[in-house]
Amino acid sequence: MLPTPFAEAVLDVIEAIPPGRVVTYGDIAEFLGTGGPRTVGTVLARYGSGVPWWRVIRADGSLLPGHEARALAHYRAEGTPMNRRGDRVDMARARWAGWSELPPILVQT
DNA sequence: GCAATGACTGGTA
DNA sequence: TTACCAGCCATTG
Repeated sequence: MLPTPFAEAVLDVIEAIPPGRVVTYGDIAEFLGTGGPRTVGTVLARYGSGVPWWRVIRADGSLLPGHEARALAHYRAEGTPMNRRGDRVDMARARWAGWSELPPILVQT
């Protein structure tokens, strides 16, 4: 089962995400210039097994439904910034947009 | 070719 | 803070 061109593009972007950083479904769709968040999510559901899927989360920082514990373990190992409760990613600091440019994300505690 | 589906998003209550 | 609603689009049946 070969991935569709769109799926292949999505997977390529995800594999480029550096450790300790995350992106949203919407960001990927915006970068590809086609499809939408729902479409990206569908691709991840079918082909995400081979990529760091835990670095792709929802716009509000929520972890993947049904895989929260597993994603949390990766975040802890990569040093991904989390909120105080530890159930969501700190989007203000962890969000990555390296494909466009590297915005000065000031890491302030 | 048409209709349904989904690891979403932003706005409103 | 959480809950619900309508729009979104490639993929699948």
